[in-house]
Amino acid sequence: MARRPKSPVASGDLDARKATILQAVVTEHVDTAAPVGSSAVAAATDLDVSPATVRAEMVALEREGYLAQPHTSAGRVPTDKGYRYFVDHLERGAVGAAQQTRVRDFFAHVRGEMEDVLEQTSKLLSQLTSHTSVVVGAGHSRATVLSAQLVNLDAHHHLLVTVFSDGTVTKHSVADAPGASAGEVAEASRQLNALLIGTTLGSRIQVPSRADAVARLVREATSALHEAAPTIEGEQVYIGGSSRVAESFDGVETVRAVLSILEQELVVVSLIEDILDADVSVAIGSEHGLEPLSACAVIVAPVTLEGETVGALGLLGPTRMRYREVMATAQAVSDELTRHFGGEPGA
Amino acid sequence: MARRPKSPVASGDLDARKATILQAVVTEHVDTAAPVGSSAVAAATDLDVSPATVRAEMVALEREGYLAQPHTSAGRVPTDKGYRYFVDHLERGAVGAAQQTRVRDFFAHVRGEMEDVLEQTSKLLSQLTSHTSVVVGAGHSRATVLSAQLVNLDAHHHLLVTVFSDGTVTKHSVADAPGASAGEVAEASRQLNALLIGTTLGSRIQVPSRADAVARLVREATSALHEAAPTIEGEQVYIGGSSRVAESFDGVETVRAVLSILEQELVVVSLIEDILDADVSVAIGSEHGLEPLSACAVIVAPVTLEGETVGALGLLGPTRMRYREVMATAQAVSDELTRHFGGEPGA
DNA sequence: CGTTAGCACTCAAGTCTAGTGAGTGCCAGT
DNA sequence: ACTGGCACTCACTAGACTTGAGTGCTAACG
Repeated sequence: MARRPKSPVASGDLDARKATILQAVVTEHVDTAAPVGSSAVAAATDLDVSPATVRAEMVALEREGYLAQPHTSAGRVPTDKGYRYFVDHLERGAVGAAQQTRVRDFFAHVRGEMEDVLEQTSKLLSQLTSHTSVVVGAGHSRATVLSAQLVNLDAHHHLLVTVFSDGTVTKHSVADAPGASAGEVAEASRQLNALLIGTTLGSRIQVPSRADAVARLVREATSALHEAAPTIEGEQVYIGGSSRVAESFDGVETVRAVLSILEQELVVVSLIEDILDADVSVAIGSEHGLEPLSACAVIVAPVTLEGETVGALGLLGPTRMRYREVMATAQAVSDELTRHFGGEPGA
Repeated sequence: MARRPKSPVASGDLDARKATILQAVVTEHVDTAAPVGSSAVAAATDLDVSPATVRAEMVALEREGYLAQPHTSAGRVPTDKGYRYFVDHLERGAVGAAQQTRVRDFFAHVRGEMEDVLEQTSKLLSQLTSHTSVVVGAGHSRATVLSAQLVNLDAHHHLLVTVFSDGTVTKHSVADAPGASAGEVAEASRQLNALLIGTTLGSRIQVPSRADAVARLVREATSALHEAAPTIEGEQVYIGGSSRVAESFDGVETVRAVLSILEQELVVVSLIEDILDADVSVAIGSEHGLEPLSACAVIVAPVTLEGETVGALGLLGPTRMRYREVMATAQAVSDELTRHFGGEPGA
């Protein structure tokens, strides 16, 4: 369960009635997108109190920062803090039966490599929730080389194909101006394989310093591999349903800003990881430091493989979001994804 | 140069004055985003005629379908047909010096595999033009296998790594429940390599029907490869600057529709290819059949390698677009990209 | 004492009314 | 063929007014 990262004022719990009222405001506002007034709250709850009483409570809730008023004569709207309280005191609901079967179906039929599965999953998530989804696959910084092979493309070009222990495969072009013979390429391939097996991208390799064609190829290939290391080590990101952003926010400028953030993979990855690190499953409004996303809430869930976090999935929508449903969906997909990889890793 | 695909009414050329006026309307409207009136046109051109005369001509242009009036007492706006005429009679301008050096700089410094280059290029394009860009890399249906290798991941999982003549590399998981010995895997790898080299994804392979572990692995691996063939053969798509969509259109619904199209890679690919096939470099409004994109113009340019089209780049913006500049940029990048791959293929 | 009914107050949003001005179409005169 | 003149159209804006949802306050009530 998510923890709230410190709260300046009267952090503790609200009394039961205030809590009920806050909850009603959130629920109602999520439904209607409009400020909600005291009488609506009175009608929606089973408190059996008059709007006037509700009003008094709402004044208190506003004073404490859970609610805000767009203008004097309007109803009230939850603040980020209000949503935070709502989310923290949300009893985890189960996902609907229809969704449940849809998720199971998906994972029963999905085929292909992990990359494909993650991409498909991000599409599934955005379809299920009507929000933009982000799926992050972990980086391979700790993966070791299982196999390295130099393949001849044409007279002057070769390809170093490297397979890592986590199932990733990379390729790197190696240009070879003088042009080595087929035998020399084969020999270089053998040496590379011997040299690289068991190493990680970070480790420094002792390359031959001889001047012959084979040694030259080996040097070229290893340097190509290590030059590209930062890129390879990085996480993969799959974003699904970016068009949902346009539905979620009315201001064109907000839409642009959010889309612009989504284009920056590095930012997205660190956003998701920050939230994950904080052991929080939801970041609301300005809780994550990204100013352009201050109108957004991000829900994350980890994907684990053999107890280790190998990725994460995230859902990005407006703060005015159906937290219960979306969190349940995120949880369900995360569970199934974990099971999917745990049950038949690499398949 | 682009050809106009049939035009119902008086297709031929407009007389010089009408053409000048149409051009002025387009230019002005692209600048101001507002309907342009007769006096603005009179001022903008060097025709030295009164607004009244311009008005008469504009009535004619409207009758012939080149201009439209949002409402009676407003100026005029170009129709798709108007833009089409404008584009068809545009003398190809050169790209500005600043852009030119920026493009050259980019290609001088860009590193990595073709996939990376294409992705970077799509970002470059969207930065240069402030529009959304699409870069399509050709499929590999005709590529032949250069090398196939079975790598052991763990006791029950192997990876078939295949290198194709066009430099693509694919991987496919092979599950192996009984678990073959290291020697058997190595033997299967040898057989696969012999079996697959020189074949294309389409070709049918004669697989061994024996029941031993090696034959079983070979069968599993080849079927995994061929099962995934349709996906592999497909084109890669790289989209850059999708946030620009939010700037280009004011209607939220339009933005959503366009983004939604961009999410469907297959649709995007066939859109670009249709335009390319028609030997047209620009599709305006409803010229391409995609209804949700009727407010868009798409500019395409081919990327060739040794005389063969290996990809394409596209720019997507509102019909109210700076055609001259954007087309010049597309041309420049296309040229440089072609040169880049031609000069040092695969690098 | 908490709760409530009553009431005056506020203010966004909708409706109506001109008034303004950019732009048009037409026509008669050059 | 062009142009100046002119009546006309109509989106847009501003101001005045109304409406109504919702408030905060207070006095009365159980």
